[in-house]
Amino acid sequence: MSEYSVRIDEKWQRRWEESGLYRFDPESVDDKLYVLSMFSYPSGAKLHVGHWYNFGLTDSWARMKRMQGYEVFEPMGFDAFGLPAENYAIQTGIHPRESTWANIHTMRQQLRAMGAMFDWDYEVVTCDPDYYRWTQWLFLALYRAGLAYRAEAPVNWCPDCQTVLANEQVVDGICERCDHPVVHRNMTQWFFRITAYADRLLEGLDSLEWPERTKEMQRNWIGRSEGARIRFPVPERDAAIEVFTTRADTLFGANYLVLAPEHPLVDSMTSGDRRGAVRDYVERAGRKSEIERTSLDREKTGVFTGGYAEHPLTGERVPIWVADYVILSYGTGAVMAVPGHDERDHEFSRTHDLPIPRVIESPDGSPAPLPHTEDGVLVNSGTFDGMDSASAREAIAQSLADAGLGEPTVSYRLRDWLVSRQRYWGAPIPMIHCDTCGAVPVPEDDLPVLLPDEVDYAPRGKAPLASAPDFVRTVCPACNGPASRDVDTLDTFVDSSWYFLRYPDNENVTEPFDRDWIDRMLPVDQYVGGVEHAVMHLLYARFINMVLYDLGYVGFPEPFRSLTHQGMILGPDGRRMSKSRGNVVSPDDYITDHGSDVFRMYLAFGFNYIEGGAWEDDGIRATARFVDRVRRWVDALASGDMELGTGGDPDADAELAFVEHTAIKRVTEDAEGFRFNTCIARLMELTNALYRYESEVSPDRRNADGVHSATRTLLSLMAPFAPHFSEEMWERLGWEFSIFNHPWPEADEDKMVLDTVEIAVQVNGRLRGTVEVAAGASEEEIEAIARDNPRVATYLTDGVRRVIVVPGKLVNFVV
RNA sequence: GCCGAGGUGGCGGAAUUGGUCUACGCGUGCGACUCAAAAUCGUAUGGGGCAACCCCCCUUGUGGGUUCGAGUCCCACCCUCGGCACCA
Repeated sequence: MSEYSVRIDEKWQRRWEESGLYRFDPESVDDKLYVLSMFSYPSGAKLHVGHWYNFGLTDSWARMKRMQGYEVFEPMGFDAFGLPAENYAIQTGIHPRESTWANIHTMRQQLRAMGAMFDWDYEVVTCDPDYYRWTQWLFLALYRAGLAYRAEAPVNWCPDCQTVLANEQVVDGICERCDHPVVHRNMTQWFFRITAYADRLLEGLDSLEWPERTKEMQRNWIGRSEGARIRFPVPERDAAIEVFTTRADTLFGANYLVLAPEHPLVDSMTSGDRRGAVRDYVERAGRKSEIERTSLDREKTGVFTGGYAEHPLTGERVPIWVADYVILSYGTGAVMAVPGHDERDHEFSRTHDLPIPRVIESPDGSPAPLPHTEDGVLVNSGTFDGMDSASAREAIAQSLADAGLGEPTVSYRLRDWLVSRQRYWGAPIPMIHCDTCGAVPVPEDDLPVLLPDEVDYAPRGKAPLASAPDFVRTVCPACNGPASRDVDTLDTFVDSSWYFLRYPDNENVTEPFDRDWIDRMLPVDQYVGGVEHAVMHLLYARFINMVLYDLGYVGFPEPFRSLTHQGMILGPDGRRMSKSRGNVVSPDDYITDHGSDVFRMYLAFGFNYIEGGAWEDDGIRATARFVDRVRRWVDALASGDMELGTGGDPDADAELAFVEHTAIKRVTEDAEGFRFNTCIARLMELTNALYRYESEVSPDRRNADGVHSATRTLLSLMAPFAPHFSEEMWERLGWEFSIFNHPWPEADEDKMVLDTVEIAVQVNGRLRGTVEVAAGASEEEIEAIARDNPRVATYLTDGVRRVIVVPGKLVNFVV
């Protein structure tokens, strides 16, 4: 009979579609299992290996779950707004809407050819007005809750993309999208108040079944640190400079203050004679790019303002400096400099010849060299001398609080989420600007604010929508006066921060989703996607979900119960695949040659799923060989070429059953934990066992029931990884459609016990032989048999001091 | 610098709570089938020693330790990858 090929793929894809096999049944919602792969951007290129690795193997996981009786919900959609379509439009003149929908169309076809269980009835496309209407609704919900606000702030501007970026999209001062350096600009922009959720986003992590490293990344990103706010009065200006510190215990060593160049008090602290120098410095700092300002190895620059503050505890005069090693957006934008116990302040003081007092000694009383940044014992700190750092932090905070000059506080690295973008291909921000009423939300009934087609989307540093007068011109919903629409569009991460809520109720036209229904369908039971979204998408989505929870729209605070990251498949050269390197592996060629199941199965077999690795052509050939080996077996069985009797060779039968049931147990466990490579290894072992049985047992003694059972098990266990192939083999054996409607096999523990087991015999922990003993043998019996082993016996002539027996495993003689 | 993950054959990768290191596969050697090759099947395969073996020694990044027994636990160090980083 014919070999497995892409024609068989097509045959079964048709059957599945015609029979509606994978259609989600809402009636069975009580058994639902929501399995989600991160949806992708519809690029013009074909599906790449990464898509297959993510979607294909997540689908395999879901298929096993289906066979185990779950009503699997496995939707797919497209994160369709975004820059690539727009950049493509700028180059070619083809409208983003046109190219995007064309790409979606081809990508759907390719995803179908993958043979996954996606239920397209629940598809979601973020650039569809039926979807972004609710993205805009979400914006308004946050606005009403006081969680969306407009503010002027220094923001990250990418000169190449001609738009602002969220902090998360700037990596080491470089635009995450286009690799160009990012600069700072002062702009009025929309923000989501994610910082208000910092603590809850942190605490929520503990309850999640997520990879520890991902949780750790989010913790790092949120960057919580406990400390104190301390105010240094400036009597001459009738003001105070507030600093944030985690080291209140070093307060007596603070002998100057440093303001960030953009700090609002810089001007008023500056004395007349210093004005020119300060202004100069601030201006130069403002022109520096993000990378220049954050590079660690450059010399610490700064300038004295001429102003002085008062030390809150000693009353001493403390000079005020401006330096760009202090960042406006963290803490209070000002620090107390403690050159004796902080490396940065130390360096700054040395550069500018400032005194470096010691206020902390090592716990043993020895004066460790400065800067000494560890905790220790206080000295030169007035009444606090002799206290250890930890108690001093509390005591000093208390006396500051008594004086009204400070209080304990918590600072976060996390900043509010900047959501405006000066680009075209995104959801318009549903706000209207009125000269009399200010910023006014678009009434919900007027949603969606449609993205106009006729727009000059060439980037010119301002929002493309500003070039569409019919779009901009409108009336104020509050006063009916003339007004203009907000011309920015939303960060595409807003689109993807709630799509998983829309899937189960994607056709709802009256609300984004029905609360009761969504509470039954979510949280997502298993989410799978790349680790590159660890902060950004996964943090934003948690935030949005938590906000909706607080506002009563959903009944669960966390959207993704369990999360797995697939690794990355690298080119054959072990480097990241890229067109410029010419090391891109295109799935299509392999699928044409071998069929989609061989491709999927190689991805399962060749790598540790979590780690990924380099592509190897030999690996896919090996997988094709294995699949054909199974095919030959099935064909021999189906055609009657293989003679079978009614039994028995008890040993061979038991051995075959042993392999069969061990395979069931281990494939079930390993697939559950995304250890697909060992699953395939077990399938190969079972296949090897079948062939061995055939070659070792004479035809009249072969047990037909045992062979059929093992074959049936093999195909069932293989089905999640090779769905088309397994259906085909199942059919050839005359078994009922569909293999996926048959239950997942269950391991019989009784069959996983052999009559005899091999025991390792060690002498002083070194392996000196193995012996066969009956499975239930007692410790004494095992020891006796081990002693009888001639090779072992030669080591025992000097007498045995101790014997350790681990039943079923080993014997160790200590001599 | 801080935090996290990891270092196992020629290669991809396996190893329950400490219990026969290297499953499964690739590659390679030998053999079968064939006129021959491919495909397929069988068989061997961690490294070294020995004329040879059912023999001995060594081996999970390095060095110590705990234990009858360590890839696994402890200490110190080296290297790789990822995250954070002038964050006060």
